Amino acid sequence: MLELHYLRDHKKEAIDALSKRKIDATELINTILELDEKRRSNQTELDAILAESNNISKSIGLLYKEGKRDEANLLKEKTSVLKSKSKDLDHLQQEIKDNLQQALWAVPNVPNEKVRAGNSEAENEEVKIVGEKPNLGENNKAHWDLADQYDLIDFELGVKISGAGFPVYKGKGARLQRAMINFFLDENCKAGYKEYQPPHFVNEESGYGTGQLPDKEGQMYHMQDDNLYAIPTAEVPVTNFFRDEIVKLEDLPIQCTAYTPCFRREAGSYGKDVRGLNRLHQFDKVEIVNVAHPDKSYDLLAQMVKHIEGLLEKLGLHYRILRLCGGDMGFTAAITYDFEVWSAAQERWLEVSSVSNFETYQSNRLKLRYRGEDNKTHLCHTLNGSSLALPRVLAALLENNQMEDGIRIPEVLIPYTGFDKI
RNA sequence: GGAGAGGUGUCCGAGUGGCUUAAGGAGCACGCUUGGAAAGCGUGUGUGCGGGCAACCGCACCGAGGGUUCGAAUCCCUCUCUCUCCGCCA
Repeated sequence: MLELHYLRDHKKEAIDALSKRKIDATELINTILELDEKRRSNQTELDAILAESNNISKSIGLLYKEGKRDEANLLKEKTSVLKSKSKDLDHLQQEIKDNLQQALWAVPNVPNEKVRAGNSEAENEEVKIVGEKPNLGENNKAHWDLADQYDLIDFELGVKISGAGFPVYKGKGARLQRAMINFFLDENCKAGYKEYQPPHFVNEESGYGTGQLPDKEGQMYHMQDDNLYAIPTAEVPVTNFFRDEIVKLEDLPIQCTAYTPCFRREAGSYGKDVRGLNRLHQFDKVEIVNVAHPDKSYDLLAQMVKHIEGLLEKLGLHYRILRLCGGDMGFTAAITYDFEVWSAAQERWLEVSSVSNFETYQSNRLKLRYRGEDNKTHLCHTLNGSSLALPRVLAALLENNQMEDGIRIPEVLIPYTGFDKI
């Protein structure tokens, strides 16, 4: 949620920047500013009436004490008028605030100056590419065939007990999953992140805090009886740790990492995109979340990018980094870098990480602030990234490392798997 | 699931309709005191919104939302969360 004072002072700038998302926010922002104008004048009026009413009430108390009943009753009549007036204004104010809230929720975050205008993923900018496409030779197989051949993943069994998109990992496949989770967590901890195990279900407020609600309602699994949502990413519970908190300046940046399964309904996906491990309803991911001082958040973003590059390099994967264009960026992000690995048998890039700076967009909703040198409260910046999402890393590892007589395990994972080949 | 007790500021904790402008204590900050420290003394110490160049002023907030009243932390209703006991249970 954008800050009102920002929209007041930088209206044109905001509209220009938002146009990079290929939306015209002019009307919406005008509505917001009008509502804000109304809200403020109404507030002033309401406060004045309440102040007068408070004073009269105090006088009535005193008059009763002195036994001046008649005078007190006279004043009572006066307040009844004020009361009905204040009630009307109060209702109006509530209505204005609700409308203002709705309108503010409808405006996505303002893209950073580096973000290029664009409609879709076709216009994303490739900012870096590392490594080379492995040469697999004639008889290479896609990961779903390899998974079958080496008895690593049972998609059919998942369908039987849950449905499509819920694979069952087994044997060395399960072990490799566990190895990657541990490896990623260990690397994140070494880089200064503190490890957490958050709940996998969150309440409604948490959904609003990070921006999944109200607009992405249908993308989450919802347990109606208890009104809880299955987390689509650890970002949701972990970032919400800090909801309604005022953190200490010296504690920044706060760096968290967590492994969780992620649950996504993925309504509307189809075709080759969903084959094998490419898109799942349940998958494992290790996430990093940063709460930062506004002046430091872009340095941190650079560090996060560097850190994730390190992971991919250690795994020996051919990868590239994209800076998303306005139209492909998530609603709440100011800037996003996607990491894609080359899946050699499918001959396509697979997204394995998405790193974003949300600036104050999330913290404004969360009411996540720090106390500055000036002793006042200011909104923090929040950032997060996957480090990493497992299924597509697994897909790429299986495909890229396949050999005549098995699949090679990257050196860094061997201490975790206990085997060097599948 | 059943029964009971609770939710007050950064924390502890008093407060059953108006001298509450939320007592008192702790913590924290600053000052005094001291050779230095502790103790002691003094002062300050929440959040949000509105107004103002500012000092400052006003309004709201005692789990949440309604209600009664001229006036609610206090009375009434609904919801919610926590704790204790019982039941069930990895």
